[in-house]
Parts: sequence; C-alpha cells; structure tokens
Amino acid sequence: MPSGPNRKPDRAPTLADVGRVAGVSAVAASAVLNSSRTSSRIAPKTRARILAAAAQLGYRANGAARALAKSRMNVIGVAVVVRGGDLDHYFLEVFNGVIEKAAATDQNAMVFTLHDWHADVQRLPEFCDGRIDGMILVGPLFTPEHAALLPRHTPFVALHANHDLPGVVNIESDEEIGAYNLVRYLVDQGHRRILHLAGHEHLLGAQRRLRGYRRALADCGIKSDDSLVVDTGYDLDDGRRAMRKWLAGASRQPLPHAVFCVNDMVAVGCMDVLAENGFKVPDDISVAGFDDSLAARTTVPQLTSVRQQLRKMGAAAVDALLAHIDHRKNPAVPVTWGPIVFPTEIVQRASVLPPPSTSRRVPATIVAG
Amino acid sequence: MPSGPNRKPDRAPTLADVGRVAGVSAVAASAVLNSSRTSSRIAPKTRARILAAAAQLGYRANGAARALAKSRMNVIGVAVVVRGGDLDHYFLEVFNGVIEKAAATDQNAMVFTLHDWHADVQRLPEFCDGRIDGMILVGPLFTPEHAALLPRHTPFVALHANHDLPGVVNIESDEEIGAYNLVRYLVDQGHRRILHLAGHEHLLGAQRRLRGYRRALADCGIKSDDSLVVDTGYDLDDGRRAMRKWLAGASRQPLPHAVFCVNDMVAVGCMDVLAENGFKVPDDISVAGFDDSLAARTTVPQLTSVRQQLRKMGAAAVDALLAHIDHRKNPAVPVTWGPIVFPTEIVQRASVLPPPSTSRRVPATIVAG
DNA sequence: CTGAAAGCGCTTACAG
DNA sequence: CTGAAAGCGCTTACAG
Repeated sequence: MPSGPNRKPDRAPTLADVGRVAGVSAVAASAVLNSSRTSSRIAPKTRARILAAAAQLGYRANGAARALAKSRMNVIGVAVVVRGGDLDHYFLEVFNGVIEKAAATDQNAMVFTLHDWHADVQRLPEFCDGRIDGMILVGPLFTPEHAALLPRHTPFVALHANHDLPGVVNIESDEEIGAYNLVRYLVDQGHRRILHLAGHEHLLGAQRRLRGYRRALADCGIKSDDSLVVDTGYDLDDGRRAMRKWLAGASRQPLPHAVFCVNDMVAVGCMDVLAENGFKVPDDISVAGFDDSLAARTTVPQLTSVRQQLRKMGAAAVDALLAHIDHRKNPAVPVTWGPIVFPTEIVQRASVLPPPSTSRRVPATIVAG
Repeated sequence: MPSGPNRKPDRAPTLADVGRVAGVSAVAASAVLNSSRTSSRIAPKTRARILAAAAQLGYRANGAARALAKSRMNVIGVAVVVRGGDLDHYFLEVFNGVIEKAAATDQNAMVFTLHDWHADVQRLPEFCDGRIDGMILVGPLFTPEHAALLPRHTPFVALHANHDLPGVVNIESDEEIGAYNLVRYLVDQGHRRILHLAGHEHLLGAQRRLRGYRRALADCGIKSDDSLVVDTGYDLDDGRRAMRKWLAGASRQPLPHAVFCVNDMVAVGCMDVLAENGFKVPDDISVAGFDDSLAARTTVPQLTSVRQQLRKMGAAAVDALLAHIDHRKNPAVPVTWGPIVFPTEIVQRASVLPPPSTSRRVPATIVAG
C-alpha cells in the first residue's frame, strides 16, 4: 500500500494564478507580493484581494524566475577540495561560519567539490553559470595563471589561498605568529627538543607554521635540528605514519620533549602512536596541534592547540563576497581588495606539561600498527 | 594599489552573443551547445562555426535560465537542524555521502539550516521556491500535521525521521538491533552493571537504542536497573554533565562495568569525566559509543562504537530523491515509498575490555570540572 | 536540416 | 494608482 500516489504532483502556483484569482494582472500581483520597492502602491482593496488570493493558493515566488529577471540568485557557492573523498573538521568549522552568516543575510550556500585542485580547477567556470552570485574558494592552490581562468562575471573570495590573485580577496590568519607563539610557550614550559610534524612544504600554511617554529627556536637560542622536522600530510593516518616513521628512525635515542603538529588531526595520530608504544601524554611527552578544531576537544587528554578563528573566517568570507557582489551592481558599495588577516591564539589544554626530569628513550622496536 | 578595479565586471556571454558571432540564431546555438537530444542535427560547418564562437567567447549556459525553461535546477536541498548553532560529526558524515553522490550524478547540494525544528519547520515551503528540485530533511522531528505543511510540488526524502509521513521516503538504520548487539557484546565480555547515557526520550533514535539496551539485558537475564539509565543530550558537554551527575549521585558505590553512550560525542564527554576522576578506560571501566563518527577514532583509546552507515545513507537519500524527482516527470521511473533501513555493525576498538576482577568505587567527591 | 514563435515565471520601465 | 509591453536566457514544438 504505497502512500505516495495519493499526493498530486502539483505545479507550484504562479503570479498569473494569483492574478487570475484576484482578478488583476500578474504584474499587479508581483507589485504587492514580491516587489521590494514598488513606489506605485496598489490600492488597499486590490492589495487585500491579491494577498488573500496568494494565501489561498499558497503562492511563493519562483526563485529561478526571479533570479533570471534580477540576475541575483541569493546563493553563494562554496568550492572545496575533498582530500581523500572526505570533508574534514577544517571545512566543517569554516562551513559553520559560512552558513551562519548566509542565513543571517538571507543567502543560501551551494557546495561544489573538487577532488583534486589541479585537475578540477578548470571546472570552476562551469560552476559560475548563473545559479550562484559569487564563490568562496576554500584552500585554493592558486598559481598566477589561474587569474585568467576565473570567469570575470563572478566575484571570488578565497580562504587560505596559497597565492594572492589580483581581484580575489583572501581571508587568512597569522599562522606564522601562531606557530611562533606556541613554540615559545613550549620552550617556556621547559621543552627544548621539539619535534615538528610539518605539512607539505608546497603549502603556504605549512611553510608559515614551519617558519614560526624555526624563528621561535632561534629566538630562544635553541639550535635548529633538521632531524626534528618531519614531512607529513593533514589527516589522522598521515600523523600516525609520520610519528611511527620518526620513532623507527630514532631507536634508543631520547624521546623529544614535545611534538608540535601541523594540525589537530595529525596530533591525534601522533598521540595514538605514542600511546601504542607505551608513552603517556603529557607525562612522558607533550603534544600540541593547530587549528583548534573539534578534534582538539575529543582527545583524552584534550589537545593544546593554536586556534584559528575558522568560523569567523567563514563568516567574513561571506561578508566580503556579498560586498563584492553588491559592488558589481553598484560601485558605490565599498569593498576591500586586500587580504583580511585574523589573529590566532594559543588554547592551553591538558596535552602539554613541563617535560619529565629525565626523558624516556625510544625503544629499539616500534609497534607496527 | 587595489588590484581589483582593472577587472571588468563583464556579464557572461549568452546564446544570442554566440549566435551573433557565428552568424546564426540563438536557437541554432542552443541546439549544438546545450541540447541533450536535438534530433535535428545542425550542418557540420554551421556546427563548427557555432562551437568556435562559443569557445572564443567562453560561453556557458546560464543555469537559472535553463532551470526556468526546463523546470529542473539540478540542485538538491539539504535541510538540517543546527543544534546549538553547530553542524556536527553526524551531519558531516551524512553530508559527505550526499555530496559524493550528488557530484556523481551532476547535481549540486544547497544547504538550509533550521535553528529549531518546531519554530522553523514552517520555513520549509519557502525553501522550495524553484531553486531546488527536491529536499533531503536530516533528522526531521515530524508530527502527523507536517504532512499538510510540506509543499506538494517538491519531493522530500527524510533521514532518521522521527515519524513516518505519507509520501516521504525515510532512510534509517536498525538502531535497536545495533544497541542490542552492542550490549550483548558487552555482556559477553563479562560486563553486567552497564550504565546507559540515553538520549532524550522524545527522540525515536534514543528510544530505539534504549529498547535495544533493555532487551539485551533481559535476554541475558540481567535485571534492569533504572538508576543505570541517565537522560542526556547529544553533545560532548551533555555527555560530561550526564556522567558527572551520575557519579555525584553514586558516591562510594561500585563503578559500573561499562558505559553505553547514546552517541560518540557523549562517549567522549563521558571518557573525559572518567579521566578527570582518575579512572582509566578500559582498565577500570569500558566505554562504548554509537554512530562510529570521526570522534570514535580521535579518542585515546579509540572508541568501540555501533557503526551507522551514515555516509551511505546520505548517498541513498540522494538516490531516492532523484528517483522521485524523475518520477514526477515520468511516472514510468520506478520509486520506493517505504523506508530504507541500513544495517548497523559493531566496531570493536580499544575502549572495551573485560571488567577488572574487583570494581573500583565512585569516590565521595567528584571533580567539578 | 534550419528558422521564427511561444513559453518558463518573474521584474523593470514606460505609458496611461 | 494601474495596465500592458519588453526582457532576463534558455528550451520546446512547430513550421518551412
């Protein structure tokens, strides 16, 4: 007994329908129902008839038609690279900010996914097909040539772009300062041998975090040691692999005092491997992450991290984009073109403590996992 | 030196523009560029001219116009309640499935947020304004009256609906069986005093998990003990509060052997409070969650959980919705109306071990946090 | 095989 | 204050 078939797949009522019922033209109906500023007011009694008809029919303006007529969809696109097929904590935080601000400004968010930046970047123009008014690019791997590729009829805002592009506002945070402050904080706690699980060096964010790490050590008079910098990706398993690899290459050497990870997920992987090998965080070794994403609060012990205001940054991206959209229609609307930089902040949690008086040593054999 | 102003905010080229350059009508251009099945083929040389003109201009079909003409947007809406303003792990997993399937079927996903189901449910009709072809409702709190509220011209698919509505396909999973199997598994490991941090009783999912818990205990001949069932929400802090409250009310009593939490975030909060109070998971007490979300893999130790195939369920929602959208246009397209139920599965991780030979006791005073 | 008309549902601008 | 026209950019269906 299917329950569906008794539901009539009606078409939605239109202005013409409303006009017919109210005995006026569709235009008159438009004026009272949808128009933002129809100076020519409709006579009160006509108006009442129209409103009654609309209510009776359950009329709603057709968004596609309105969009076509006004060339404004009230939809902003969000393009994101899904590494390994998964949207992650980073995106979730940013997106929370985007949809919150979008809802507050009566916009909707449409999500576009790229599986690989370099392969899919050429699809960007086809996303700008009139169904969105502007696009937020999350973590674009821009090269200068991309400037020519972006369609001119759509405004773009980038979040954590790898490269500045003319005409594209970039929202970022002072990652280098964040990393610097975190490492100084670790040193202040007494740590000196600080392992850095660093992101890929072709990524601007990873470069900045590494620079902050190096500068902080230098400023504290700690000699930089390349064996304490390990390349890794951004996922939990990347963190596991990197930590395992480092331990395997350092058998019988003293454990580092602390590990500074390029992001929280890597820190989680790192803590996991440390636990597997019998080390206690933070008693034997301290661990810190970056981003202060949800993952930082779901570990036991909770993770000390550098907070990026991802949510605010997502909201700021919407604001900047809306300003640029409006600016296109009305050049009097003010806009910024320069990058918008958010401050970072250290969030102290339980994963960092002063180092033990005598460091434990890396065992001869590492758990394979 | 703003770099923006030198970018001309061009309008996008149209079929008319292409036709003008190629010396043909816009209709001819449409036939070669956009038409899916124009039986009347354009002459090869005309065709070539049109293609060349389109390439030269960088022509892309305007999505809003096409949508209006075909009454098909290729956009599916995803409406979700943001509890406490945040999209969570549950949504992230579901959404991963949605966008993966959407990308595979050339659809886009537009996200609509409701802050409170009961207050905002009446906004649903205004979302169905021709910019989406159908809507996925994530976790709707349906009551029978809602059937009248949903606009008839848009198909809906629900995920984890609280109540079946005629004409709305529901995607769910066998949560009761999942809970049942998990509790039996705990009993098989030797646990008998099993605390349940249960979700709100007005939520169907919480009811099902509680029923599974009760049935499993009954089948194992363990007397049900109401002091071992505690009401809680779904977030990390809810889990913390619930666990703290239970401990505070059970001072000097033996610690439960295990805690079965209504979801993973609650389990994380629970583990956190246990750690605060000096209890080790799983040595002193075992903990299990539900959902197998990302959070289950970011705890140390990792969390045993009941896996819901949220990602697949999200993908299935897209499939079901697309079928119903097509069915509206062409009744020959087959559709299901009944609920689609996914199996659950126990994922064993490190947070569950047989109970210690002698249970520790709850201390007289609990850490306030 | 190709052209010109009519329409999707709305809005803007121009007459009365 | 109200009506009828023209247009947003596309597609479908109907003539040639």
